[in-house]
Amino acid sequence: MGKQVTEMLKGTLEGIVLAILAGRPAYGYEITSWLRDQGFTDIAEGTVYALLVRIEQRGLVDVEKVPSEKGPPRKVYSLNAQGEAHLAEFWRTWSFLSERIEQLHQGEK
Amino acid sequence: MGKQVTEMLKGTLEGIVLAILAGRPAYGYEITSWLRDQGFTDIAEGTVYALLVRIEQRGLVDVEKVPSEKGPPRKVYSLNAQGEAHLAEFWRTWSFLSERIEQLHQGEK
DNA sequence: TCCGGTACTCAGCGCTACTATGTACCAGTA
DNA sequence: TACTGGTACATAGTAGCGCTGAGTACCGGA
Repeated sequence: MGKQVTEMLKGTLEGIVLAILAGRPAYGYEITSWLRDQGFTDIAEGTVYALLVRIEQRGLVDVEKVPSEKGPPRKVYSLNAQGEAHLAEFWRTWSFLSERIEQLHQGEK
Repeated sequence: MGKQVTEMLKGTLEGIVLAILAGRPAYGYEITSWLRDQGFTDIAEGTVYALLVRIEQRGLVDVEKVPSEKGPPRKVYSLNAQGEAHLAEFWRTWSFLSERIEQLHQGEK
């Protein structure tokens, strides 16, 4: 895709990842692959890892190292209580924004 | 609101402003006021003006100076053909992103 | 005269995603 | 053995965008 998505992902990618982790624990490589399957073809690997480091430092997730059969050990992230609160806040913000944008979209027709 | 909105506006604010201009020509101060009425209470004035300069330099809008009874002359922006194309692209990007996020939101319940 | 509303501008900062590169482990294969 | 490719993580540097804070300027009313 293009630069437009890149800018739009700022602020939303974190929410997306938290939402994924709300469903089940996951590790970086897995998340990146999943995102690419979903159509986010040009999400950079580094972006996801950097984001995971960030949310870990903010205490939104718990981390566990799990050995892999196919490579280096995985860092499996799971959402904790603080992360869930942050995610809830994300959904409020998202709803606020998307409602207004959707209104503009409708208004044009 | 908070920092979350700030980050989320990156990439979307431009589309929002283009969508406003698609409805009717407008000037910076007017756009800022309108956004604040809509609940974007902490949109900085400087942000809107900077954005307008940017989209003008990219040739997405036409500009006309119109005298005001109440202060300095207004710079009235109107969307041109290139701007409309860009806005259409914005809506495609937005739909892509919001569909995926909405799916995540549903999946959680 | 001073205040407040209107209207625009700009330098500097912080945050987030991308680029590019590197490390490391393992399986299959030539 | 050497090489390739998939798995898995990390990080220094860059760019873009919104915010902060400050400034300029015009006007009407108290």
